[in-house]
Amino acid sequence: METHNYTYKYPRPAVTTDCVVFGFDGHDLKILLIERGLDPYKGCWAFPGGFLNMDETAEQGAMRELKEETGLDLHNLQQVGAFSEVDRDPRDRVITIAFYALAKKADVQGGDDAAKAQWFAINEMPRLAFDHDCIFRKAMQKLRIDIHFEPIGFGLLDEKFTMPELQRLYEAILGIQFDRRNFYKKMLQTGILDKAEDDETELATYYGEHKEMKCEDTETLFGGFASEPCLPYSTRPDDDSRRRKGTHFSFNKQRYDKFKEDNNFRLEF
Amino acid sequence: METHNYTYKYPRPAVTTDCVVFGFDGHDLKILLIERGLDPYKGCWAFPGGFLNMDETAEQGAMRELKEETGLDLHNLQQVGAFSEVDRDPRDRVITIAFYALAKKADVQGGDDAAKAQWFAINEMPRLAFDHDCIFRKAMQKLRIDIHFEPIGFGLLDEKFTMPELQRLYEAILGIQFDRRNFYKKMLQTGILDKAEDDETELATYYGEHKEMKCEDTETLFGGFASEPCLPYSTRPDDDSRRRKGTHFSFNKQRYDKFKEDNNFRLEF
DNA sequence: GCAAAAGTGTTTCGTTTACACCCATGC
DNA sequence: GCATGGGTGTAAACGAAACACTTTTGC
Repeated sequence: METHNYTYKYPRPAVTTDCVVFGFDGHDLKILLIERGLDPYKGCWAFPGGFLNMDETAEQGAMRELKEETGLDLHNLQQVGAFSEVDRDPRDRVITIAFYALAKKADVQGGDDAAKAQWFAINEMPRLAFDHDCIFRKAMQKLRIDIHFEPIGFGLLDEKFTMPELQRLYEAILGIQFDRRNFYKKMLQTGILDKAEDDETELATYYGEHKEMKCEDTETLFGGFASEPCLPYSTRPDDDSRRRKGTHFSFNKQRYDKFKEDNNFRLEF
Repeated sequence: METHNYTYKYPRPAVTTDCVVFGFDGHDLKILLIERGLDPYKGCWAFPGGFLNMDETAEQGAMRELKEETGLDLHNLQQVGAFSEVDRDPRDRVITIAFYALAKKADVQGGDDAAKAQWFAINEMPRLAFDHDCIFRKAMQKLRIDIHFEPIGFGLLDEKFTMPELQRLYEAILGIQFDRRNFYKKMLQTGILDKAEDDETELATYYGEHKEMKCEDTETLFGGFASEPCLPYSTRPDDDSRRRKGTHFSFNKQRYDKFKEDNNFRLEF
């Protein structure tokens, strides 16, 4: 490693990025944390992140660090904000720019350092390093606001999902309960969801041209997802990543954009 | 000036702050800009801001620079976000953390450098330096979202204001028109506004115990505000900073907090 | 077969929207 | 006195909330 020194007329803070990765296991909203092997805060958990390079934007830096530390290749990071408390890092003056990202279940793959990365339900979080609890609260807050304006829910689900899954996700994010029937109506009447007919999924070809088999084979069908990895979600080992009954839907980006335009970019779920 | 050098093992970006100050003259939403005297972007206009000191948070830095450059002593800055495009400053790698602030009319005072500061209506803005147009758009966007959740309108008005004033402000910020009667109802039924009865204002004492003089002397009454400075707002010289007829209201923070709590921190105007 | 969850439609209620009149002010 | 703008009430329309029943799934 080079040992060049860089000299400036005035002191400069170090600049890092951090990334709050949200995931959803069908029941709880989760975040991805990395256990710190070194002091300070050794043994505490922290968001993936690191120092910003001079040739990348903060967003690019956050993406790079995320990839390096967890193997996740996520785009569409949303900026949470800059955190600049003078003593937030005991070693040095460090300013961090935090983002959040949405991981689909299928996106989770073991990266090089992934052994140290682990998902935690947001109400079962361990002690966090630095001011990461503060970053988390801000990220959560922003997620809750953004979900009213952006199709965030769909970023956290697989390509095809059921309405109850979507509802549970909204409830987990917003911390409130919806009436099942009203939620259906509201979602469907936006027109941004496509009913996943058999003929639409390439998976259906595994099973030929069955009509009216809607719910009978969903379990098998979903089990057929070759791309679905074994998730390192900590709790609830295996029960509901398999059990997925009911009608499947998918998110229609085109219709969504139109809907958004019609509503003056205000999506209020 | 010191010529000490500061040396680091890895290169570090410079970190600045910028502050988008919003103001309202009764008709238009305005922002405060400073003309750049030096290259780059000499002659362009920019938001007040500057380099961050090592012993201050970004918010403190933005407040300090704002005070230094415009004389404005504003608190409650809201972070807009960090801007980190690699080439946003042609001289050096500079990351800026942007905020917005709300100036009451009465807050505007000529500071040392204030001669160079000028208010512009947001649809009559000059060419901006750096990526400040980008910062402006983000700030505007955030203001539009925040006004649904925070009592922003009242931060931009004087202590006492009329309903039409408040409505014009909301319309200027959101860029839409409201029905006057519906706006009244909606605002009043939140309960966060106090009707400014004569006996509530110390100014009323100037006029003794007149009852039922509601609208007759408001002009004089308002003219009696010793603290109202001569505003450097560029357009519309003098007509409506004086003409303020109609019932006056004031913002009741206590009731607002209660209202907010009752509505789960969701204010939807 | 039975319990639990998924899927659908209707009624009620409250909020938002649209709209009309009177009063006060200022020329 | 006439034009402009401020202050209030009411009816229609829309969207949200409450709610019950049937079907499907999994043991």
